[in-house]
Amino acid sequence: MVYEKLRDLTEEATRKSGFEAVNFTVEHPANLELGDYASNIALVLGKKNGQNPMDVAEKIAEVLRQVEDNSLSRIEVASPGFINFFLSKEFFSKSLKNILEDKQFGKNENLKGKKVIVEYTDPNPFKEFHIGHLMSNSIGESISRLIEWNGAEAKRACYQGDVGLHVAKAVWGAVKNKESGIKNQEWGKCYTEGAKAYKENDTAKKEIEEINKKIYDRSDEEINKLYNEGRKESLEYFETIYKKLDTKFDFYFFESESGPFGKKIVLENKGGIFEESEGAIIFRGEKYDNSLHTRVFINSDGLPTYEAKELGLAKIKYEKYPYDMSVVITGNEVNEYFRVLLVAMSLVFPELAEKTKHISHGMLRLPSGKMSSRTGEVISAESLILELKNAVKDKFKETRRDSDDKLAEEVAVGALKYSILKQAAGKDVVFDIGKSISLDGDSGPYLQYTKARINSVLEKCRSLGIESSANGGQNFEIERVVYIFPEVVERASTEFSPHYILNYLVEVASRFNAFYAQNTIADKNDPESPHKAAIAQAVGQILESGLHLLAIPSPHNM
RNA sequence: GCUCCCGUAGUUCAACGGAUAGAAUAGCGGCCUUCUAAGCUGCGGAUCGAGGUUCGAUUCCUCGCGGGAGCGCCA
Repeated sequence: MVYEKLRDLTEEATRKSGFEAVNFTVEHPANLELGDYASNIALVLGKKNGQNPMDVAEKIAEVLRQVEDNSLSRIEVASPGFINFFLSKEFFSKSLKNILEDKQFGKNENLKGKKVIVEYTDPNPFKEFHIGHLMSNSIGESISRLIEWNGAEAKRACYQGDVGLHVAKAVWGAVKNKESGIKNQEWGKCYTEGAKAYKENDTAKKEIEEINKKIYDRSDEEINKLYNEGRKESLEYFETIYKKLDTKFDFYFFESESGPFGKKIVLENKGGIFEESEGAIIFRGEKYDNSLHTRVFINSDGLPTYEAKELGLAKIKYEKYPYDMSVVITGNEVNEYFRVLLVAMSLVFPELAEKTKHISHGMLRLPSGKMSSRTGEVISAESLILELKNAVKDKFKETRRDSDDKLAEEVAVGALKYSILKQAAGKDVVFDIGKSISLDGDSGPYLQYTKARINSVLEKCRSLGIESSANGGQNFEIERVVYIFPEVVERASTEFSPHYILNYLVEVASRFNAFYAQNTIADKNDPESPHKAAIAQAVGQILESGLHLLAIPSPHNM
């Protein structure tokens, strides 16, 4: 990439000017008027040697100006000591050509040969697939795709709690319903009833704990039957949502599997890493780090907790797929458990702990009042998507466009994912349906719309017989942004941050829309028309690739 | 009380120790006989407070204040 070349040139010029080697950066200035790239090397050197950075910059820039390279048009020095590089028309033409020739422009091979497993979504059978799972899914799917675009093989994994107290609560609710003659009760509702009873009623609490044990040892025929039905039903339902979200998992892991295995591992390490206390088996996090807590790994009933299961899971994953990196995406409410877990894991399976990367996300909140839906109950992913879809349909009617169900859903999913991915993961997302589909500004539909517009203009070019050509007589501002895409892909992947892609796409789209407003692209009498068509094509390609990396649908027209 | 995360325009978000802190929304204008006006374009408004490190701090450190999550048998 260009910036690598600029780094090398700067380094060499610095040496030739008689300065020592230091750490420095070559980055895009915040404002493109200042240059396409800027280096802070003179600031670093000036500080180190007590010299005026402007003088240092001038000296280095003087040497750089001697370099014959047709990528560069000019080099400037600016206060307080930046060296600014301006790229040439030749460079922009060449990169435009590159983009048109490479349908996967932006992809790199930094992680070539690496195996990465990404775990996300993790809904629990018997419980609702709620909007929190949407967050995990959107982020996880995008991170998986980013990793693939960095050359690695990414396997998607979904880990599901098919045993545990929450299941017992749901099964308890189902048993009660059956006893009172209610049929076909939804599992989500059974769970809600069970959870309520568990909190409020001591008898129910004991019954649920009893059921929990029975689920683990599968000792009760009646319970087994209910359990099997519920599990199957939930899992099939989840698949219908994955389809809408364009996710396909390679592996499914279950707590019924990681539980016993995790328990075994903990017991094997009892006495050393884990110790017995009050009938449970615990890990004393404080022993290793003051900010950690003691965590229970096996409870006093002999059942493995989240932590033990997770420990077992790391190993199970590795046996199934010997990974170089394991990315685990969860809500940030488990952050501290995960920290403790990683310390415990570093003692039991040091090589796995080292390969594990935990990414957490905040909650998806709805602005109060608007759609906070029946008193505090969780909102299901399905109902949110449906609501969005209806809002999109209304919007289509308003603007008198044709729409079908599929298109409305693509726009709805795009709006939703955009809202989730637009900010750095970790913080809560405030999701406003109206804003997300308003399209007055940055939104999923804005990107989709821009892409659809490009599709349309390119069709017009084709019908007029205008062929894209990267050779043009002039330069357009938009060209100073399109070549950057690979850098963004690289950064987003190494930092596990899809929002870099999203922010970049908005910038490209907005610049393109300005370009589109100022220029007629398809014009037989304009000698620049092929060049403009090439720009539209390149931007279209970047939007297409970028939307793919975000797993946002890209409708052909809208 | 302890631990972790967070505090940026009215609101929702950006800013990899650097240049004039960017967008979008919301408000008021302008632009469709011409490729999709769900677009473009013009005009205000912000770094929670106090110190410190640095040539340079929204960013790093300390202390306040405010918000969120968690604090031994749920996940």
